[in-house]
Amino acid sequence: MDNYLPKSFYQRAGVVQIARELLGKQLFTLVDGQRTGGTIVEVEAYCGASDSACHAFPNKKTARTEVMYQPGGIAYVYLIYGRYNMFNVVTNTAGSADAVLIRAIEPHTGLELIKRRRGQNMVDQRLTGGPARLAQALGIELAMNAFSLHGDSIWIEQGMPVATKDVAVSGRIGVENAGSGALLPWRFFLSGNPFVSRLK
DNA sequence: GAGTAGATCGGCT
DNA sequence: GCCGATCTACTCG
Repeated sequence: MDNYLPKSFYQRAGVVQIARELLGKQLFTLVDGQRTGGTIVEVEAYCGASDSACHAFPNKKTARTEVMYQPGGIAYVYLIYGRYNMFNVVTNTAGSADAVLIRAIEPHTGLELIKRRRGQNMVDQRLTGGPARLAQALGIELAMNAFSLHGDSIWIEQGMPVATKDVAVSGRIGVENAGSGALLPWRFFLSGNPFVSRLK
């Protein structure tokens, strides 16, 4: 894949800016020889150093969060509520626990398989809108934790440019009890895109 | 359509 | 033991 986003894209400071730039990029997985993918339309930034909503705050290192401290350009996958997988992109250099949660894609590759994985025939918001649905749609498993985004299982390619006027900003979802960080405007999504989990 | 309870288990206190 | 970066199903209207 020559269209991989380069390591230099991920290994920068400024996870909030990177999150915004991930909108419009193409996320793919290859599982059992089957390729599925779509355009990233909704993301959230998390920063271990300064963000009380982040698993790794305040730069807390545990077996789970250790992945976030590795150099950017790898996957951070974890289980939530005992049943759902979340997919994040690790950013920044070694020692900084920054990551971007991918919350929704607009699917365009391997639609039949995506629909089968989700047990749904309609191609709408409920197919790939929301982090747990997206992970299920692309076959993202806990075993993919710490996988390189420059390998052949899961990767991100360059996409179409996104106009500033099409990017909407809000507080993040599901972190209302996370202290002061709960109000940070670190969620970005494509305004009006039908696959975004919540158009607010 | 809106609102809410329940599922279900690894990580951390 | 408690609780979570969620989703689904089921209720009520």
